[in-house]
Amino acid sequence: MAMTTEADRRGWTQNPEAVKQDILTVALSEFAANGFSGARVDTIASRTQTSKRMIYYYFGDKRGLYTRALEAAYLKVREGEAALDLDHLPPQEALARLVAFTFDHHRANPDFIRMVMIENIHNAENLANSEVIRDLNVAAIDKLAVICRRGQQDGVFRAALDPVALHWQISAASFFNVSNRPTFSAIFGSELFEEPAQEAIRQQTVDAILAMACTTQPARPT
Amino acid sequence: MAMTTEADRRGWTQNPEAVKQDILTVALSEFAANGFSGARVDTIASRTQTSKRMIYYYFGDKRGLYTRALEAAYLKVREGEAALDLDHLPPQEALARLVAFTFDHHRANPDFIRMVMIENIHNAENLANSEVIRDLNVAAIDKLAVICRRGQQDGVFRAALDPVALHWQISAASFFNVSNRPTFSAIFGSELFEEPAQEAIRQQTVDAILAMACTTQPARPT
DNA sequence: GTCGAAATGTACTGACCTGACCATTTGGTT
DNA sequence: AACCAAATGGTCAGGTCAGTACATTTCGAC
Repeated sequence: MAMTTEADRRGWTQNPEAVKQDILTVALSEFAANGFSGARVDTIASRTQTSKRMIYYYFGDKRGLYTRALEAAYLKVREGEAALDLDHLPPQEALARLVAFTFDHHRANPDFIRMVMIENIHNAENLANSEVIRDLNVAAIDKLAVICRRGQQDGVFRAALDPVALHWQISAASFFNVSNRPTFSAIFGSELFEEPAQEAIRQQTVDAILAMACTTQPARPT
Repeated sequence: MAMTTEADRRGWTQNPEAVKQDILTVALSEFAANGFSGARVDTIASRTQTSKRMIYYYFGDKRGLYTRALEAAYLKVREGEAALDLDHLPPQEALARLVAFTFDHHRANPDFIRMVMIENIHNAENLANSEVIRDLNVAAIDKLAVICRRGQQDGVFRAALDPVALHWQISAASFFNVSNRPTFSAIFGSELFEEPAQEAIRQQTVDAILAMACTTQPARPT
Protein backbone atom coordinates (compact mmCIF):
# COMPACT_ATOMS: atom_id res chain seq x y z
CA MET A 1 0.00 0.00 0.00
CA ALA A 2 2.08 2.91 1.29
CA MET A 3 5.30 1.46 -0.06
CA THR A 4 6.94 4.54 -1.54
CA THR A 5 9.78 3.42 -3.80
CA GLU A 6 12.66 5.68 -4.79
CA ALA A 7 10.92 6.17 -8.13
CA ASP A 8 7.97 7.85 -6.45
CA ARG A 9 6.94 11.46 -6.80
CA ARG A 10 10.12 13.08 -8.00
CA GLY A 11 9.00 16.52 -9.11
CA TRP A 12 5.32 16.18 -8.71
CA THR A 13 3.45 14.65 -11.61
CA GLN A 14 4.88 12.54 -14.42
CA ASN A 15 6.74 9.55 -13.10
CA PRO A 16 6.65 6.89 -15.81
CA GLU A 17 8.33 4.11 -13.85
CA ALA A 18 6.02 4.44 -10.88
CA VAL A 19 3.02 4.50 -13.20
CA LYS A 20 4.13 1.36 -14.99
CA GLN A 21 4.79 -0.38 -11.70
CA ASP A 22 1.41 0.69 -10.37
CA ILE A 23 -0.31 -0.75 -13.41
CA LEU A 24 1.67 -3.98 -13.25
CA THR A 25 0.89 -4.59 -9.61
CA VAL A 26 -2.82 -4.07 -10.09
CA ALA A 27 -2.82 -6.11 -13.30
CA LEU A 28 -1.09 -9.03 -11.63
CA SER A 29 -3.70 -9.22 -8.93
CA GLU A 30 -6.58 -8.82 -11.38
CA PHE A 31 -5.29 -11.46 -13.82
CA ALA A 32 -4.46 -13.83 -10.98
CA ALA A 33 -7.96 -13.42 -9.61
CA ASN A 34 -9.91 -13.70 -12.86
CA GLY A 35 -7.80 -15.26 -15.56
CA PHE A 36 -7.00 -13.68 -18.89
CA SER A 37 -10.47 -13.41 -20.41
CA GLY A 38 -12.07 -12.91 -17.02
CA ALA A 39 -9.90 -9.91 -16.24
CA ARG A 40 -11.24 -6.51 -17.28
CA VAL A 41 -8.96 -3.75 -18.48
CA ASP A 42 -11.42 -1.19 -17.17
CA THR A 43 -11.29 -2.76 -13.73
CA ILE A 44 -7.52 -2.71 -13.74
CA ALA A 45 -7.56 0.91 -14.82
CA SER A 46 -9.97 1.93 -12.10
CA ARG A 47 -7.86 0.33 -9.38
CA THR A 48 -4.90 2.26 -10.66
CA GLN A 49 -3.75 5.79 -9.93
CA THR A 50 -3.86 6.43 -13.69
CA SER A 51 -6.21 5.78 -16.58
CA LYS A 52 -6.87 3.07 -19.14
CA ARG A 53 -5.18 5.28 -21.67
CA MET A 54 -1.85 4.70 -19.95
CA ILE A 55 -2.24 0.94 -20.00
CA TYR A 56 -2.46 0.95 -23.77
CA TYR A 57 0.26 3.57 -23.98
CA TYR A 58 2.77 1.46 -22.07
CA PHE A 59 1.69 -2.11 -22.74
CA GLY A 60 0.14 -2.02 -26.18
CA ASP A 61 -2.81 -4.30 -25.55
CA LYS A 62 -4.35 -6.60 -22.98
CA ARG A 63 -2.12 -9.50 -23.93
CA GLY A 64 0.99 -7.37 -23.65
CA LEU A 65 -0.03 -6.34 -20.17
CA TYR A 66 -0.74 -9.93 -19.23
CA THR A 67 2.64 -11.10 -20.43
CA ARG A 68 4.44 -8.42 -18.46
CA ALA A 69 2.41 -9.25 -15.37
CA LEU A 70 3.34 -12.91 -15.76
CA GLU A 71 7.00 -11.97 -15.97
CA ALA A 72 6.64 -9.78 -12.91
CA ALA A 73 5.19 -12.71 -10.99
CA TYR A 74 8.10 -14.97 -11.91
CA LEU A 75 10.60 -12.25 -11.10
CA LYS A 76 9.19 -11.65 -7.67
CA VAL A 77 9.17 -15.34 -6.78
CA ARG A 78 12.63 -16.12 -8.10
CA GLU A 79 13.91 -13.11 -6.24
CA GLY A 80 12.78 -14.68 -3.00
CA GLU A 81 14.49 -17.94 -3.93
CA ALA A 82 17.76 -16.25 -4.72
CA ALA A 83 18.10 -15.18 -1.10
CA LEU A 84 18.52 -18.82 -0.14
CA ASP A 85 22.16 -19.86 0.28
CA LEU A 86 22.73 -23.59 0.59
CA ASP A 87 26.33 -24.00 -0.52
CA HIS A 88 27.69 -24.25 2.98
CA LEU A 89 25.43 -27.15 3.96
CA PRO A 90 26.04 -30.85 3.38
CA PRO A 91 24.08 -32.02 0.31
CA GLN A 92 21.34 -33.92 2.11
CA GLU A 93 20.72 -31.05 4.45
CA ALA A 94 20.80 -28.59 1.56
CA LEU A 95 18.24 -30.59 -0.38
CA ALA A 96 15.97 -30.91 2.62
CA ARG A 97 16.11 -27.18 3.18
CA LEU A 98 15.43 -26.44 -0.47
CA VAL A 99 12.34 -28.66 -0.51
CA ALA A 100 10.95 -27.21 2.69
CA PHE A 101 11.66 -23.71 1.49
CA THR A 102 9.97 -24.29 -1.87
CA PHE A 103 6.95 -25.74 -0.16
CA ASP A 104 6.58 -22.70 2.07
CA HIS A 105 7.47 -20.21 -0.61
CA HIS A 106 4.76 -21.47 -2.93
CA ARG A 107 2.24 -21.23 -0.12
CA ALA A 108 3.28 -17.65 0.46
CA ASN A 109 2.82 -16.68 -3.19
CA PRO A 110 -0.63 -17.80 -4.29
CA ASP A 111 -0.85 -15.14 -6.99
CA PHE A 112 2.21 -16.55 -8.68
CA ILE A 113 0.71 -20.02 -8.55
CA ARG A 114 -2.52 -18.77 -10.04
CA MET A 115 -0.70 -17.02 -12.86
CA VAL A 116 1.11 -20.24 -13.72
CA MET A 117 -2.18 -22.16 -13.60
CA ILE A 118 -3.73 -19.67 -15.95
CA GLU A 119 -0.75 -19.85 -18.24
CA ASN A 120 -1.09 -23.62 -18.33
CA ILE A 121 -4.73 -23.32 -19.28
CA HIS A 122 -3.52 -21.24 -22.19
CA ASN A 123 -0.92 -23.85 -23.10
CA ALA A 124 1.95 -21.61 -22.05
CA GLU A 125 1.67 -19.64 -25.25
CA ASN A 126 2.72 -16.37 -23.65
CA LEU A 127 5.40 -17.85 -21.47
CA ALA A 128 6.94 -19.55 -24.48
CA ASN A 129 7.70 -16.16 -26.01
CA SER A 130 9.37 -14.77 -22.92
CA GLU A 131 13.08 -15.42 -22.73
CA VAL A 132 13.06 -13.55 -19.43
CA ILE A 133 11.14 -16.36 -17.79
CA ARG A 134 13.13 -19.15 -19.34
CA ASP A 135 16.33 -17.61 -18.04
CA LEU A 136 14.89 -17.26 -14.56
CA ASN A 137 13.93 -20.89 -14.42
CA VAL A 138 17.16 -22.18 -15.80
CA ALA A 139 18.87 -20.21 -13.04
CA ALA A 140 16.57 -21.79 -10.48
CA ILE A 141 17.48 -25.29 -11.56
CA ASP A 142 21.18 -24.55 -11.50
CA LYS A 143 20.98 -24.26 -7.75
CA LEU A 144 19.49 -27.72 -7.59
CA ALA A 145 22.05 -29.08 -10.04
CA VAL A 146 24.86 -27.92 -7.80
CA ILE A 147 23.39 -29.74 -4.84
CA CYS A 148 22.98 -32.89 -6.92
CA ARG A 149 26.56 -32.83 -8.10
CA ARG A 150 27.90 -32.31 -4.61
CA GLY A 151 25.82 -35.16 -3.28
CA GLN A 152 26.95 -37.47 -6.03
CA GLN A 153 30.60 -36.63 -5.42
CA ASP A 154 30.10 -37.41 -1.75
CA GLY A 155 28.46 -40.67 -2.72
CA VAL A 156 25.29 -39.93 -0.76
CA PHE A 157 23.11 -39.28 -3.82
CA ARG A 158 22.39 -41.82 -6.51
CA ALA A 159 24.39 -41.53 -9.70
CA ALA A 160 21.31 -41.59 -11.94
CA LEU A 161 19.75 -38.61 -10.17
CA ASP A 162 18.43 -36.07 -12.66
CA PRO A 163 18.07 -32.46 -11.43
CA VAL A 164 15.13 -31.75 -13.73
CA ALA A 165 13.25 -34.84 -12.60
CA LEU A 166 13.97 -33.90 -9.01
CA HIS A 167 12.73 -30.38 -9.65
CA TRP A 168 9.60 -31.93 -11.13
CA GLN A 169 8.92 -33.84 -7.92
CA ILE A 170 9.57 -30.87 -5.68
CA SER A 171 7.36 -28.64 -7.80
CA ALA A 172 4.58 -31.19 -8.04
CA ALA A 173 4.03 -31.31 -4.30
CA SER A 174 4.60 -27.62 -3.63
CA PHE A 175 2.51 -26.43 -6.54
CA PHE A 176 -0.40 -28.83 -6.11
CA ASN A 177 -0.62 -27.88 -2.46
CA VAL A 178 -1.62 -24.38 -3.46
CA SER A 179 -3.21 -24.83 -6.86
CA ASN A 180 -5.70 -27.51 -5.87
CA ARG A 181 -6.51 -26.32 -2.43
CA PRO A 182 -9.99 -25.06 -3.40
CA THR A 183 -11.29 -28.28 -4.95
CA PHE A 184 -9.48 -30.50 -2.51
CA SER A 185 -10.84 -28.76 0.53
CA ALA A 186 -14.30 -28.45 -0.98
CA ILE A 187 -14.32 -32.24 -1.15
CA PHE A 188 -12.33 -33.37 1.85
CA GLY A 189 -12.52 -30.38 4.16
CA SER A 190 -9.96 -27.70 4.83
CA GLU A 191 -8.12 -29.26 7.78
CA LEU A 192 -5.43 -30.58 5.46
CA PHE A 193 -4.51 -27.04 4.56
CA GLU A 194 -4.34 -25.70 8.08
CA GLU A 195 -1.38 -25.69 10.35
CA PRO A 196 -0.77 -29.02 11.95
CA ALA A 197 -1.58 -30.99 8.79
CA GLN A 198 0.45 -28.75 6.48
CA GLU A 199 3.49 -29.29 8.66
CA ALA A 200 3.02 -33.03 8.36
CA ILE A 201 2.62 -32.92 4.59
CA ARG A 202 5.68 -30.78 4.22
CA GLN A 203 7.73 -33.22 6.27
CA GLN A 204 6.32 -36.15 4.31
CA THR A 205 7.34 -34.42 1.10
CA VAL A 206 10.85 -33.67 2.33
CA ASP A 207 11.28 -37.29 3.36
CA ALA A 208 10.01 -38.57 0.05
CA ILE A 209 12.35 -36.38 -1.97
CA LEU A 210 15.33 -37.33 0.19
CA ALA A 211 14.48 -41.01 -0.18
CA MET A 212 14.46 -40.51 -3.95
CA ALA A 213 17.84 -38.85 -3.97
CA CYS A 214 19.80 -40.84 -1.43
CA THR A 215 21.60 -44.15 -1.87
CA THR A 216 21.12 -45.09 1.77
CA GLN A 217 17.77 -44.37 3.32
CA PRO A 218 17.98 -41.59 5.86
CA ALA A 219 16.60 -42.40 9.28
CA ARG A 220 12.91 -41.70 9.67
CA PRO A 221 10.81 -41.48 12.82
CA THR A 222 7.56 -43.37 13.74
CA MET B 1 -17.90 -40.08 -32.81
CA ALA B 2 -20.25 -42.63 -34.35
CA MET B 3 -21.25 -43.91 -30.94
CA THR B 4 -24.97 -44.33 -31.38
CA THR B 5 -26.48 -44.77 -27.94
CA GLU B 6 -29.85 -46.38 -27.35
CA ALA B 7 -31.22 -42.87 -26.90
CA ASP B 8 -30.41 -41.94 -30.49
CA ARG B 9 -32.90 -41.24 -33.25
CA ARG B 10 -36.02 -42.91 -31.96
CA GLY B 11 -38.72 -41.61 -34.23
CA TRP B 12 -36.79 -39.08 -36.19
CA THR B 13 -36.52 -35.66 -34.66
CA GLN B 14 -37.01 -34.72 -31.00
CA ASN B 15 -34.76 -36.72 -28.79
CA PRO B 16 -34.19 -34.68 -25.63
CA GLU B 17 -31.66 -36.96 -23.98
CA ALA B 18 -29.46 -37.16 -27.04
CA VAL B 19 -29.63 -33.40 -27.46
CA LYS B 20 -28.63 -32.78 -23.87
CA GLN B 21 -25.78 -35.24 -24.16
CA ASP B 22 -24.64 -33.66 -27.39
CA ILE B 23 -24.55 -30.23 -25.78
CA LEU B 24 -22.74 -31.51 -22.70
CA THR B 25 -20.03 -33.22 -24.69
CA VAL B 26 -19.33 -30.17 -26.79
CA ALA B 27 -19.53 -27.87 -23.77
CA LEU B 28 -17.04 -29.96 -21.84
CA SER B 29 -14.48 -29.72 -24.58
CA GLU B 30 -15.06 -26.00 -25.09
CA PHE B 31 -14.86 -25.15 -21.40
CA ALA B 32 -11.82 -27.37 -20.92
CA ALA B 33 -10.11 -25.67 -23.84
CA ASN B 34 -10.93 -22.07 -22.98
CA GLY B 35 -11.97 -21.75 -19.37
CA PHE B 36 -15.27 -20.35 -18.17
CA SER B 37 -15.04 -16.78 -19.42
CA GLY B 38 -12.99 -17.82 -22.44
CA ALA B 39 -15.63 -20.27 -23.61
CA ARG B 40 -18.27 -18.90 -25.99
CA VAL B 41 -21.84 -20.11 -25.85
CA ASP B 42 -22.19 -19.37 -29.55
CA THR B 43 -19.19 -21.55 -30.32
CA ILE B 44 -20.62 -24.39 -28.27
CA ALA B 45 -23.95 -24.02 -30.05
CA SER B 46 -22.38 -24.07 -33.48
CA ARG B 47 -20.47 -27.27 -32.76
CA THR B 48 -23.70 -28.87 -31.70
CA GLN B 49 -26.41 -30.54 -33.72
CA THR B 50 -28.86 -28.06 -32.19
CA SER B 51 -29.04 -24.35 -31.48
CA LYS B 52 -28.15 -21.93 -28.71
CA ARG B 53 -31.81 -21.79 -27.86
CA MET B 54 -31.65 -25.37 -26.61
CA ILE B 55 -28.68 -24.68 -24.38
CA TYR B 56 -30.67 -22.08 -22.48
CA TYR B 57 -33.75 -24.26 -22.58
CA TYR B 58 -32.02 -27.18 -20.88
CA PHE B 59 -29.28 -25.56 -18.82
CA GLY B 60 -30.63 -22.15 -17.90
CA ASP B 61 -27.50 -20.11 -18.36
CA LYS B 62 -23.80 -20.39 -19.07
CA ARG B 63 -22.93 -21.19 -15.48
CA GLY B 64 -25.54 -23.92 -15.33
CA LEU B 65 -24.06 -25.51 -18.40
CA TYR B 66 -20.58 -25.24 -16.98
CA THR B 67 -21.58 -26.91 -13.73
CA ARG B 68 -23.18 -29.81 -15.54
CA ALA B 69 -20.14 -30.20 -17.77
CA LEU B 70 -17.91 -30.27 -14.69
CA GLU B 71 -20.06 -33.00 -13.19
CA ALA B 72 -19.93 -34.92 -16.43
CA ALA B 73 -16.14 -34.78 -16.39
CA TYR B 74 -15.97 -36.15 -12.84
CA LEU B 75 -18.49 -38.85 -13.66
CA LYS B 76 -16.56 -40.05 -16.66
CA VAL B 77 -13.27 -40.23 -14.80
CA ARG B 78 -14.61 -41.94 -11.69
CA GLU B 79 -16.33 -44.43 -13.95
CA GLY B 80 -12.97 -45.46 -15.31
CA GLU B 81 -11.57 -45.82 -11.79
CA ALA B 82 -14.44 -47.99 -10.64
CA ALA B 83 -13.38 -50.69 -13.08
CA LEU B 84 -10.22 -51.23 -11.05
CA ASP B 85 -10.45 -54.15 -8.64
CA LEU B 86 -7.66 -54.37 -6.10
CA ASP B 87 -9.19 -56.37 -3.29
CA HIS B 88 -7.56 -59.63 -4.26
CA LEU B 89 -4.03 -58.20 -4.16
CA PRO B 90 -1.73 -57.88 -1.15
CA PRO B 91 -1.83 -54.31 0.19
CA GLN B 92 1.55 -53.17 -1.08
CA GLU B 93 0.86 -54.51 -4.53
CA ALA B 94 -2.62 -52.99 -4.48
CA LEU B 95 -1.26 -49.57 -3.55
CA ALA B 96 1.42 -49.73 -6.22
CA ARG B 97 -1.18 -50.62 -8.81
CA LEU B 98 -3.49 -47.84 -7.68
CA VAL B 99 -0.76 -45.22 -7.93
CA ALA B 100 0.38 -46.37 -11.36
CA PHE B 101 -3.20 -46.51 -12.56
CA THR B 102 -4.01 -43.02 -11.27
CA PHE B 103 -0.91 -41.64 -12.95
CA ASP B 104 -1.88 -43.13 -16.30
CA HIS B 105 -5.55 -42.37 -15.94
CA HIS B 106 -4.92 -38.68 -15.36
CA ARG B 107 -2.68 -38.58 -18.41
CA ALA B 108 -5.45 -40.15 -20.44
CA ASN B 109 -8.02 -37.56 -19.34
CA PRO B 110 -6.55 -34.12 -19.91
CA ASP B 111 -9.96 -32.51 -20.28
CA PHE B 112 -10.89 -33.60 -16.79
CA ILE B 113 -7.65 -32.17 -15.44
CA ARG B 114 -8.26 -28.89 -17.21
CA MET B 115 -11.78 -28.65 -15.82
CA VAL B 116 -10.45 -29.13 -12.31
CA MET B 117 -7.76 -26.51 -12.93
CA ILE B 118 -10.40 -24.08 -14.11
CA GLU B 119 -12.55 -24.86 -11.13
CA ASN B 120 -9.61 -24.15 -8.85
CA ILE B 121 -9.07 -20.81 -10.55
CA HIS B 122 -12.66 -20.06 -9.63
CA ASN B 123 -12.08 -21.19 -6.05
CA ALA B 124 -14.25 -24.28 -6.48
CA GLU B 125 -17.38 -22.21 -6.16
CA ASN B 126 -19.37 -24.37 -8.54
CA LEU B 127 -18.01 -27.65 -7.30
CA ALA B 128 -18.89 -26.72 -3.74
CA ASN B 129 -22.58 -26.66 -4.67
CA SER B 130 -22.55 -30.08 -6.32
CA GLU B 131 -23.24 -32.95 -3.98
CA VAL B 132 -22.88 -35.25 -6.99
CA ILE B 133 -19.17 -34.55 -7.11
CA ARG B 134 -18.57 -34.80 -3.40
CA ASP B 135 -20.17 -38.23 -3.35
CA LEU B 136 -18.03 -39.39 -6.24
CA ASN B 137 -14.84 -38.37 -4.50
CA VAL B 138 -15.74 -39.82 -1.18
CA ALA B 139 -16.32 -43.10 -2.99
CA ALA B 140 -12.92 -42.79 -4.61
CA ILE B 141 -11.16 -42.43 -1.30
CA ASP B 142 -12.98 -45.37 0.21
CA LYS B 143 -11.07 -47.64 -2.12
CA LEU B 144 -7.83 -46.23 -0.80
CA ALA B 145 -9.02 -46.46 2.80
CA VAL B 146 -9.68 -50.18 2.37
CA ILE B 147 -6.15 -50.75 1.14
CA CYS B 148 -4.74 -48.76 4.04
CA ARG B 149 -6.67 -50.73 6.61
CA ARG B 150 -5.65 -54.05 5.11
CA GLY B 151 -2.02 -52.98 5.09
CA GLN B 152 -2.16 -51.84 8.65
CA GLN B 153 -3.75 -55.10 9.79
CA ASP B 154 -0.97 -56.99 8.02
CA GLY B 155 1.56 -54.76 9.73
CA VAL B 156 3.18 -53.68 6.46
CA PHE B 157 1.75 -50.13 6.53
CA ARG B 158 2.49 -47.58 9.19
CA ALA B 159 -0.16 -47.09 11.83
CA ALA B 160 -0.27 -43.32 11.40
CA LEU B 161 -1.04 -43.58 7.70
CA ASP B 162 -3.89 -41.27 6.69
CA PRO B 163 -5.83 -42.18 3.55
CA VAL B 164 -6.61 -38.55 2.72
CA ALA B 165 -2.97 -37.49 3.05
CA LEU B 166 -1.97 -40.44 0.90
CA HIS B 167 -4.56 -39.48 -1.68
CA TRP B 168 -3.11 -35.97 -1.60
CA GLN B 169 0.34 -37.29 -2.49
CA ILE B 170 -0.92 -39.55 -5.24
CA SER B 171 -3.01 -36.76 -6.73
CA ALA B 172 -0.23 -34.20 -6.49
CA ALA B 173 2.10 -36.15 -8.74
CA SER B 174 -0.54 -37.44 -11.14
CA PHE B 175 -2.31 -34.12 -11.47
CA PHE B 176 0.74 -31.91 -11.76
CA ASN B 177 2.10 -34.17 -14.47
CA VAL B 178 -0.76 -33.16 -16.71
CA SER B 179 -1.72 -29.73 -15.45
CA ASN B 180 1.72 -28.15 -15.63
CA ARG B 181 2.99 -29.87 -18.71
CA PRO B 182 2.71 -26.73 -20.88
CA THR B 183 4.76 -24.40 -18.71
CA PHE B 184 7.15 -27.10 -17.61
CA SER B 185 7.97 -28.21 -21.10
CA ALA B 186 8.12 -24.63 -22.37
CA ILE B 187 10.92 -24.09 -19.87
CA PHE B 188 12.73 -27.42 -19.70
CA GLY B 189 11.78 -29.08 -22.98
CA SER B 190 9.20 -31.74 -23.64
CA GLU B 191 11.35 -34.85 -23.24
CA LEU B 192 10.17 -35.27 -19.66
CA PHE B 193 6.64 -35.81 -20.95
CA GLU B 194 7.49 -38.31 -23.60
CA GLU B 195 7.70 -42.01 -23.23
CA PRO B 196 10.90 -43.15 -21.62
CA ALA B 197 10.95 -40.29 -19.10
CA GLN B 198 7.29 -40.61 -18.17
CA GLU B 199 7.82 -44.26 -17.36
CA ALA B 200 10.67 -43.28 -15.05
CA ILE B 201 8.66 -40.59 -13.30
CA ARG B 202 5.76 -42.91 -12.79
CA GLN B 203 8.04 -45.51 -11.22
CA GLN B 204 9.69 -42.89 -9.07
CA THR B 205 6.26 -41.79 -7.87
CA VAL B 206 5.13 -45.32 -7.10
CA ASP B 207 8.31 -45.92 -5.12
CA ALA B 208 7.92 -42.70 -3.20
CA ILE B 209 4.34 -43.44 -2.22
CA LEU B 210 5.20 -46.97 -1.15
CA ALA B 211 8.09 -45.68 0.93
CA MET B 212 5.67 -43.31 2.63
CA ALA B 213 3.21 -46.07 3.43
CA CYS B 214 5.45 -48.96 4.41
CA THR B 215 7.06 -49.69 7.75
CA THR B 216 9.95 -51.57 6.11
CA GLN B 217 11.42 -50.06 2.98
CA PRO B 218 10.60 -52.17 -0.07
CA ALA B 219 13.58 -53.23 -2.18
CA ARG B 220 14.51 -50.73 -4.87
CA PRO B 221 16.77 -51.15 -7.90
CA THR B 222 19.78 -49.05 -9.07
C1' DG C 1 -57.99 -36.06 -34.82
C1' DT C 2 -57.67 -32.74 -31.33
C1' DC C 3 -55.31 -30.59 -27.56
C1' DG C 4 -51.67 -29.23 -24.67
C1' DA C 5 -47.12 -29.56 -23.13
C1' DA C 6 -42.60 -30.25 -24.49
C1' DA C 7 -39.16 -29.08 -27.86
C1' DT C 8 -37.11 -26.21 -31.29
C1' DG C 9 -35.81 -22.25 -34.86
C1' DT C 10 -34.78 -17.31 -35.93
C1' DA C 11 -33.73 -12.95 -35.09
C1' DC C 12 -32.80 -9.55 -31.92
C1' DT C 13 -31.29 -6.58 -27.80
C1' DG C 14 -28.84 -4.47 -24.37
C1' DA C 15 -24.78 -4.54 -21.97
C1' DC C 16 -20.07 -4.77 -22.00
C1' DC C 17 -15.38 -4.35 -23.44
C1' DT C 18 -11.24 -3.59 -26.18
C1' DG C 19 -8.85 -0.40 -28.50
C1' DA C 20 -8.45 4.09 -30.98
C1' DC C 21 -8.88 9.14 -31.67
C1' DC C 22 -8.00 13.90 -30.60
C1' DA C 23 -6.56 17.15 -27.69
C1' DT C 24 -3.71 18.85 -23.85
C1' DT C 25 -0.12 19.18 -20.41
C1' DT C 26 4.57 18.36 -18.69
C1' DG C 27 9.52 18.77 -18.50
C1' DG C 28 13.91 18.65 -20.49
C1' DT C 29 16.91 20.90 -24.10
C1' DT C 30 18.89 24.61 -26.53
C1' DA D 1 11.28 31.32 -23.87
C1' DA D 2 10.56 28.38 -27.44
C1' DC D 3 10.19 23.89 -28.91
C1' DC D 4 9.58 19.01 -29.01
C1' DA D 5 8.95 14.49 -27.39
C1' DA D 6 7.12 12.07 -23.77
C1' DA D 7 3.15 11.55 -20.93
C1' DT D 8 -1.72 12.03 -20.03
C1' DG D 9 -7.04 12.86 -20.03
C1' DG D 10 -11.62 12.21 -21.88
C1' DT D 11 -14.55 10.11 -25.09
C1' DC D 12 -16.56 6.96 -28.17
C1' DA D 13 -16.76 3.66 -32.13
C1' DG D 14 -16.95 -1.01 -33.47
C1' DG D 15 -17.52 -5.51 -32.29
C1' DT D 16 -18.73 -9.31 -29.24
C1' DC D 17 -21.49 -11.97 -26.40
C1' DA D 18 -24.88 -13.68 -22.96
C1' DG D 19 -29.44 -14.05 -22.80
C1' DT D 20 -34.49 -13.21 -24.65
C1' DA D 21 -38.94 -12.60 -27.46
C1' DC D 22 -41.83 -14.62 -30.42
C1' DA D 23 -43.02 -17.96 -33.20
C1' DT D 24 -43.65 -22.79 -34.92
C1' DT D 25 -43.34 -27.79 -34.83
C1' DT D 26 -43.48 -32.32 -32.60
C1' DC D 27 -45.69 -35.96 -30.18
C1' DG D 28 -48.06 -38.42 -26.68
C1' DA D 29 -52.67 -38.73 -24.46
C1' DC D 30 -57.39 -39.20 -24.85
